[in-house]
Amino acid sequence: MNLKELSDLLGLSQTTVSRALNGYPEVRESTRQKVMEAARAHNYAPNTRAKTLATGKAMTIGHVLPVSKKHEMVNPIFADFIAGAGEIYSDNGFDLLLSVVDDDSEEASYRKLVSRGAVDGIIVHGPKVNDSRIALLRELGVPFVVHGRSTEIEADYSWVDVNNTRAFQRVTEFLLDLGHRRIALLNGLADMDFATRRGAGYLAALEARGVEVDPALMFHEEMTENFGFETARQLLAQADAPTAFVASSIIPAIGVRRAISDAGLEMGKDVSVVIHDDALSYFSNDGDEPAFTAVRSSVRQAGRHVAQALINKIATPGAPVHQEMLEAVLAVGRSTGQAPALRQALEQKK
Amino acid sequence: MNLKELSDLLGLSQTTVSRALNGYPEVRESTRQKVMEAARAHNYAPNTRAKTLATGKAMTIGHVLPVSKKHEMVNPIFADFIAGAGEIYSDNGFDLLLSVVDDDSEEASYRKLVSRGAVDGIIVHGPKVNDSRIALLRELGVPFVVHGRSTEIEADYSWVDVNNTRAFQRVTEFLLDLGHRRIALLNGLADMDFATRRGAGYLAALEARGVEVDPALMFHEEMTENFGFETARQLLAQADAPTAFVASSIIPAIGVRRAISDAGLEMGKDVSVVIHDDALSYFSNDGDEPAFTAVRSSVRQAGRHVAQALINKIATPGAPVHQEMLEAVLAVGRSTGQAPALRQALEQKK
DNA sequence: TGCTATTTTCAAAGCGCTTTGGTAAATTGG
DNA sequence: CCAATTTACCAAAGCGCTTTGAAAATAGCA
Repeated sequence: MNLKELSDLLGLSQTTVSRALNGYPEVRESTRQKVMEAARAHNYAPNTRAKTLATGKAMTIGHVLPVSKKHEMVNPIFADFIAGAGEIYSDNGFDLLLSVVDDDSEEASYRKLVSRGAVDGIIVHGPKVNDSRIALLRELGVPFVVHGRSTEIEADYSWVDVNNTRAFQRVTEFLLDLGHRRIALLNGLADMDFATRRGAGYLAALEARGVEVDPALMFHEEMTENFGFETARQLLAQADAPTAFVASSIIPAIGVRRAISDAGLEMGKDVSVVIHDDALSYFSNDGDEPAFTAVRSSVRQAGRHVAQALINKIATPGAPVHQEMLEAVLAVGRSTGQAPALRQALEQKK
Repeated sequence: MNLKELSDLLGLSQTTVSRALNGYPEVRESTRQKVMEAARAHNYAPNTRAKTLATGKAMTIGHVLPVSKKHEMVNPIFADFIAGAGEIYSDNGFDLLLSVVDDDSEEASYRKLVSRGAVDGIIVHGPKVNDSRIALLRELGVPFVVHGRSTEIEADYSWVDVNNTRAFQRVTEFLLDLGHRRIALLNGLADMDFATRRGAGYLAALEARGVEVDPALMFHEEMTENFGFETARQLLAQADAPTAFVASSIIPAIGVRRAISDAGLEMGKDVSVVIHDDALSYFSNDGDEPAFTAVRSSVRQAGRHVAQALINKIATPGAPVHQEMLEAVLAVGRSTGQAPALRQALEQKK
């Protein structure tokens, strides 16, 4: 069923039917009713491609999911983020175009998305420290919002980010307060912007307390369970093993927990672990007593915010950039406790 | 830059330029070269919406991601599946339209996707035992492929599924061979088709060996880490605790592992665990000695197969249905061992 | 060279919608 | 009651592309 058929059926012109359906005022209320009813009865919905051609708006947001064919990693936070963003799109009549590209052709992919007129706006995932995509999208003149930031990029652009530096400074301070001095950091890949900021927060906390930084305790890797496991396993076997771990995601932390119990130790007593918790739905870490002490910031919520910001930007092109900082909440769970040395000292004192 | 501008620039008609770009034979090779070059130089790409309107093909595949606003669950296998499917789409010039919908308006969402002409085909995720979407899509006359099957649906339709029954029968037999008799099953939600089949495999193995089935050992839940943890924690505290667990995904199995070590037990010795491993990228469970004994079937690979099947279906509408069964590979890891009783008996004998 | 066959190019129609620039009918006001 | 508005509707153009049917240019052959 298309417009012509529907309007023939009603004995009206296409103009009138179109206006009735799109809520224009120059149509009698009684005819609008008739039109609406007929549309519903015949399951009519305007052809998206024709509509967007006519209006010049794609009503579509592009997401590019870079996937390396080599290590085949696809970030698990992506699904939750998309779920959040998708809610907003649905509410606003936007479609979500997902482009899965080999990670070395990502730039070409953005270019094509825009020149094809396939999208009205783009969301940038996982910005690097110095991310070339920002300049690219700016050059292409397409509205975009970054989930995260890119440290070395001076230009004003829209972003929604969590305060990674502050979050990691807080959890590190939390561990220091518990008497921990040797604290390992299991961070994301070194070129990722969020990882840099988290590393900076960690360092800031140590330096503020005058605790010596041991580069041998800082790791940058893809945040897999196995990374957490292997790293912790090796560290715990050393004579000067760390007494605490800071993990950039719950996934490596699960690996750390495995290494701890494999070593015959107890998490929260012998070894403490704090994490950044993206609140992934299948790994809920909340409630009265979360398994992990964490700075929590829902990635799904971030998805909602980013999507809304982009839609606003598309609606009012002249508006100033949207820059929004989300604060992570520190929630204490069962994975942390006093450093063994401190505990011993206190017990002796009794 | 659009077709008209490009052809004016070249002093050619739109027809010729269009044909040159689309590889039609009725254009001189030298002009084709010129056209191609100009297109590249000016970063021209045909407007998707205009092109698809003219051709009548959307060149887009629809995925519907149902997300309950209540429990906010978004299946982590989705990202890996999409990554696999997306590769195929990219290679074939298809776009991927992702529709995030509240789970009670899923049917309306499919309807609209089709009547809007937004997609050429649809992929069905997570089929239920008796899934109404199959009849719906059939009625709508849109090509579709199901990832999984729907037991109670008689009609012929295209699907790609893993042999869940066989996989779970095998792992259960594997545990039985090791002497386990009380084996807990941590399955997905009861209305999910895959969960039913896995349950059937588990039961078939027990019955074939004449082992009594204890309904108190069978669980149907959303497959979260916490489900695995809580269930195992409670079971292990009982007098007649199971000596082995079969988990429908690595995620609850991680919870089971946590409960085991919290109980002061050792996985692979005191308690055995086998899983269905979807080979999620951030939870690699392979190598010489995987953490978990598993029946493995890459969901990303499944995504590729489903996508390819759908594209073929779209290309040749008359073709017979595509029904493809993927076999899961049993790989023995460190999470399984002889049942304690059997081990004791053997040791005594020495 | 002249005529047909073939290759190469083009103008125009059409995909299904929105929107502009009307006109006829209904309503208002003096 | 008739001119001036306002209301309710419509025909046609246009969005950027593909594709049909025809024309122009070139090649082939006697």
